[in-house]
Amino acid sequence: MSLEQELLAQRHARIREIEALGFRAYGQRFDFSTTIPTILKEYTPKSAEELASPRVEVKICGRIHTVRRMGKAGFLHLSQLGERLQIYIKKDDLSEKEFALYQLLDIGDIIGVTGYLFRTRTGELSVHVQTLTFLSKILLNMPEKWHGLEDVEIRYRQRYLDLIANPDVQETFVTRAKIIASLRRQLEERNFVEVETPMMQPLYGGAAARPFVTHHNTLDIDLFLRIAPELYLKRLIVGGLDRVYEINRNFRNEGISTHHNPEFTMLEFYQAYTDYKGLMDLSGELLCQTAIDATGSPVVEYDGATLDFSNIRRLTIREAVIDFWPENSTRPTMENVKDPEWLKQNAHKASPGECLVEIFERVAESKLIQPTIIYEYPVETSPLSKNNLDDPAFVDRFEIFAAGMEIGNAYTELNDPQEQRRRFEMQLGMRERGDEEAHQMDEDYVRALCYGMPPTGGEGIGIDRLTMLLTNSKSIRDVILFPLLRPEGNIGVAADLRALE
RNA sequence: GGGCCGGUAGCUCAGUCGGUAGAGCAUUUGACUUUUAAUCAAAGGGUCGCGGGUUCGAGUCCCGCCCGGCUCACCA
Repeated sequence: MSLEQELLAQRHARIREIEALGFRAYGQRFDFSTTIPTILKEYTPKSAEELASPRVEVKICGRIHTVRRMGKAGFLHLSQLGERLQIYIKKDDLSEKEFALYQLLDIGDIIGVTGYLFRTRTGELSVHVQTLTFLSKILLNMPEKWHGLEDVEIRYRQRYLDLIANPDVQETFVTRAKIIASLRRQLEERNFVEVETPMMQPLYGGAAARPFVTHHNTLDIDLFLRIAPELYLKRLIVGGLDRVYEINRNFRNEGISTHHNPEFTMLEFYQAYTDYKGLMDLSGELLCQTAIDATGSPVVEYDGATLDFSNIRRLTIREAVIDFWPENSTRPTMENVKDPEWLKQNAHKASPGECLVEIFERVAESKLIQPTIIYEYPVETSPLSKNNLDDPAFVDRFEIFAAGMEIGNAYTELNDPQEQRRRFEMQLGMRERGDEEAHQMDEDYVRALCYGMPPTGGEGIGIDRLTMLLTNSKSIRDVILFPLLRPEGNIGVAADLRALE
């Protein structure tokens, strides 16, 4: 029998002992009077004397994190919502059954206590326990109390254990929730309507990516998990929902990295009667306020850099290429970066526009640490954006970068159905030449445009990446509760439990 | 997919030149009524990721595979 099985058997047997004392191993409702974080916040500043009179009575619950037993007394740390509070148990102050229960407690058990606040000789805020009850039994072993759980594979696979053992993790996901709530609130304040559009789509579009395929049995059709909600959201703009947004998952059948998870969360919003310049201003306001709501400040530390979301720089893609050109070679001029010949000499793509983007990604992207808006993209890589009035080879589009990552993408939406048809056909051509990520023709979308779409600005913001920036997380897996991993195979716990019955 | 790194007790980690598998925490037993990485005394606990190979002998060397991390490519 392995150690884990022995321990399981031992603790399973303890269930009977707990029940013999008149408690339930898997208890019922517990009406606590306050939470551990609230107590810590409210009473940490109070002195021992202030706590002594009048006494502060509390009824709390939580998971046992540490136990220090000293014969007829003991100290335990309970954890709740990522924070820890010490409780003090003394034989004289409990019933016989409660003290017997205390002696059976394992690290990881969930209990409820009543008692009063005091400070120990060493000054730690603690609860002097007067009654004790049992709420839930742990059967497996907790991770090490000092180092916590560090094995990243276990942290991602068993996120519940990560959340129990590493308090910072709870904080990260609470911040993620604040980010989403902040964006929702800000958009609502600006009269945007939240909508939900199909995730299972017969035609996929709105981005350059390979999709996941699934199948509907009754209709007997293949469907694609959406790579973007864009084309549906713009149909709604045609329909007169002038300001819409959606926060939900996109699915792209591509590689996994510290910046990519196959399913990821995007905010997309569309605003009629504005353009990409209007969205630049809006983006700045949204990001700045979100940083404040999530972290308390528009200025955040990320991986050794200081990012200031209250002051977003704006550069054209050409300016960025010139600006970030490597020090050790001849810096190009504006004439160079406009010259198709020069572009082809410095990249390997078919068209000058694609070359420019390739060069930009090579020389500038990873250096865009400060939040920066890059604008004026070539038409070839932007099949849904409106042409620039002065230069039809370019479109009115920008992307937002920070910490070397793209976190947003926006443009003035193409609303001319004739031009949209030509763009789709251009994409079909790329597709025939082997580009699996090129768009398909979406004729219903073209038909929608034929009814007239108002001039519109649209934008997507990657929520996972934004969360990385605002929680100082180096990997996207640290801001996704259950990132995609290969299945782990047989776990064996069911068999172990069966053996105990 | 390529390159590099890792997988040893439940957790965090050692393991020398190829020669009996180690520590701390956790667990069990005992002592201890303000401790705090509690302390003290004792005990139990291993599919060294999996499968081959070399060898008298493999955690250690070689080959293949599995899982993970970083990185490059691709992408947001």
